Amino acid sequence: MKNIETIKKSWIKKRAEINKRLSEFEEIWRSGTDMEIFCELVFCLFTPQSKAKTCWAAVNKLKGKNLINSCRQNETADILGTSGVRFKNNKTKYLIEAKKLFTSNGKMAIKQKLEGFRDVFELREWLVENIKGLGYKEASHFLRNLGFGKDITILDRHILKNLKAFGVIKKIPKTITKNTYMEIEDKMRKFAHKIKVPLSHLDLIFWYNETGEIFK
DNA sequence: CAATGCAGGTAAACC
DNA sequence: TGGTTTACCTGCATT
Repeated sequence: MKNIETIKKSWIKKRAEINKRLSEFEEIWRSGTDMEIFCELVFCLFTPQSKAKTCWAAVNKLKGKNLINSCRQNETADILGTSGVRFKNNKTKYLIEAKKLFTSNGKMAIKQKLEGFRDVFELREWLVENIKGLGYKEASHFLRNLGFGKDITILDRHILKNLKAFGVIKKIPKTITKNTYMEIEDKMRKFAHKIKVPLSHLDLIFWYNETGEIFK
């Protein structure tokens, strides 16, 4: 089992950078346009099994060709394919469906729809239930990228690997259902509390440990 | 060089 | 009913 002191050390070293990154996330929700916020969602729909940077580049390419708005299926899928985003056909469908969900009177109105929830947990439930292509992990990722990551975690394979290495969980489950997600998230929350590192920071520290940088 | 593993998973089919 | 397997899909590194 790894020593938790190593976490504290990298936290102290990375703390300022993490705070800066977290406030950048908050800024997107605070002053981003509906289209910018929707693009964060599109990014999260793209990332499963694909590189984050590749996906963000693909989002920008679509934006540049006005394909987020116009949603021409074949053209969009082609761009995902040539960009290196996996599962281009499914992900294009997810994008088009999500756009429909958040469009009212012909206008993208995602911010308004997301505002009406009591807390981040209810909002996440709603996202998972209503957005095809978004499970708990990517729903949490989306919320984190809008600055709502204070009480939730993004349980990807890197985080799970770290949780196991630090003895927070015994083993990495094969499949993660809603219940197992909640259980592991709760264990990680308690662990963060125990070592006195904010949950949102712990998430980024684990991610940083694995990849060497903080991207999205 | 061919085979295999792996990339910030999720939906749907399958027992 | 609910956990498990498979389809989605491809480039790139490793063996």
